[in-house]
Amino acid sequence: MEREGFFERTYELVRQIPRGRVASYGQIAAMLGQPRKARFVGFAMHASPGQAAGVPCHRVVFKDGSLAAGYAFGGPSVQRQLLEEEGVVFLPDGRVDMSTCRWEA
DNA sequence: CTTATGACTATGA
DNA sequence: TTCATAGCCATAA
Repeated sequence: MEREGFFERTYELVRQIPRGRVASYGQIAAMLGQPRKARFVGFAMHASPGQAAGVPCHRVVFKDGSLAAGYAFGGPSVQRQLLEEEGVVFLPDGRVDMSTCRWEA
């Protein structure tokens, strides 16, 4: 099914995100060739096997650097901690510095 | 066919 | 700058 292919592609792409780098849903969706499916990218993260399986969904954030509080795997606090561990810079607002940590294909 | 929902994004107040 | 609303695409009822 194409849907699984989309999911698999999303996982693989997220898996390629280097350490200390983050990407937005729309950015990943655009890399998949469908920038309008940013929501499905997020859904793929929701259905993702988890970072332990090789899918660092915590490196996927909003276009403005915000996190999906409420649906995160353990709360945005944990996500922020993980990202900081990898070297991602956080702004005083509690958002990721996309201007610097944005992943480049 | 119309309506509702969703880890989104862009625009306007 | 922050908050609210509309638009977008795919799937389900």
